[in-house]
Amino acid sequence: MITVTAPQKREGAELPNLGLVDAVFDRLRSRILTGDFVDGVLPPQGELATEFEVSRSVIREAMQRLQSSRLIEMSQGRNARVKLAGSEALIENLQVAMHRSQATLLHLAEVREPLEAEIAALAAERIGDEDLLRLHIAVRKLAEAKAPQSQIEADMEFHRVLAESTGNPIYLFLMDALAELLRESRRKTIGLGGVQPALLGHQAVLKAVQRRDPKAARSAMLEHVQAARRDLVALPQRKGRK
Amino acid sequence: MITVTAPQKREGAELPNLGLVDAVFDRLRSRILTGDFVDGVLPPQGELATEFEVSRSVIREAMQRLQSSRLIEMSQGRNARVKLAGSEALIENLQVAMHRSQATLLHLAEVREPLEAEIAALAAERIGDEDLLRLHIAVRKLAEAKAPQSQIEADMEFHRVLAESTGNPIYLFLMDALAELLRESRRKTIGLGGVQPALLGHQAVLKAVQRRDPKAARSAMLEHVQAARRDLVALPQRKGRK
DNA sequence: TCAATCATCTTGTCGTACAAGTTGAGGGTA
DNA sequence: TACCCTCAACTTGTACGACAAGATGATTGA
Repeated sequence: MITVTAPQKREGAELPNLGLVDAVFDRLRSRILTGDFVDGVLPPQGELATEFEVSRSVIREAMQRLQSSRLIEMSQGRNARVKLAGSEALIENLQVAMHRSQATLLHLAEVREPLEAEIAALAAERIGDEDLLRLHIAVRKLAEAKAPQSQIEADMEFHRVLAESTGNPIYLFLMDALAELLRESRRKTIGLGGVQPALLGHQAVLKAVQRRDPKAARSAMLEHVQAARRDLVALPQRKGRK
Repeated sequence: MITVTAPQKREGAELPNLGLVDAVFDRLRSRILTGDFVDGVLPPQGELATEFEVSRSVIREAMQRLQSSRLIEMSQGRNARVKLAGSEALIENLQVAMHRSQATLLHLAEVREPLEAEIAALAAERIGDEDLLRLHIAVRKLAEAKAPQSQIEADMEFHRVLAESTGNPIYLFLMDALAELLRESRRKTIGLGGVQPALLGHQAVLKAVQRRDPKAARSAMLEHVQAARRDLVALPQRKGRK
């Protein structure tokens, strides 16, 4: 027997157009962000349904949205878990936005230039000893890497450490997102001219950062990323000529 | 009578750990992005359920994720519609990221500087007559606006037109996202020093852009946004002194 | 002690039922 | 005719119950 399906009335309901799913989504999200949920494990859907006095359907739909926002991870049989990763959602959004606005790798490379240049300058001012060491290691990795895959990884790590050492988390966040999209670009340019130009660029930047010389770091980095963009421009033509 | 709930087998299923929801989500998303769905109206959930041979629950959960990705809009009674807006999802992600990484408005203002400076320089090189006119109008709007709200709008519009006139959609996208988060910052700085400093800054940038002088545009803009950051830094102290 | 087995918990999907919002077609009135 | 009202049909929102499928820990057998 089904009762009356009635209990729709929310006591204070001044905004009746917000659905139950939205409400549950908000409450769960705030709990996640404030770090409730010991060990990052969410209660079973059934329990949450009881607690929030809604059906499991509503809980599930809210959780799908949380998963879509990359806040939790769901898989059959196990409880949902809080996910700590960061920039994947941004990457996806950037991809969608690029698709919609017909943006290209060239547009991306163009945006990258002022950001990387500023990051290099800030890093030269602010980098600590530990990050400086990591930067050295990243450069050596690039020098010693053989496989294109590991070359790309070393390349990305260099730029990531640099972004991190600005102390500004937003730079790190943005560059993480852009880096993922630029992976394809790196593949092409490294495939084109080999790893040598990139290595020289990194070494120049490293030297300037080590000297704590923001201006030199900025111009070295600018040169480096502009070279990458030039290679990207040159590429299609080579393809055309075969 | 309920049959056997059986029809679980997917013919080619080599990746059984991907749920039905994910599959439906992907298929719907690609249809949305390729611009199916005449007039941007999705078919009823029931139809989609029949077409994809899944239950309406699965369709609903996938649609919740699409909504969470800001690709569609759902409301009771009406069919779901494709949503064309862009950067809201990015804004939300940035907010979450800022929350998680303890980033502040100051970090945001810092990131803004190289971006706005480069945008101004690019705009000076590339802006067309129409956008130049819009830029003039935005400046006049700021001069004539009385209410803080409309001042903020005019301020934001100026920066937006500039980003648009670079011709690089990624700049526009990023600045849209940052602008929303900076709204709070603008409120504070305009409340502090009035609209006059911002107006002078905009006029200086406009003049340089009109002269097609990238270097001057860059430095005028840099000055402008650095001033905003300085005001932001000064603010908490004033509050303390009362 | 260790490994196989199994009871149990949890999520994934289904199907149905009904409430609540939307929309367009008639129908009544001026 | 023009306009507003009502209402039926459609669609989404929520609830509930059933069962399949994956995960996990306890029990059992060697």
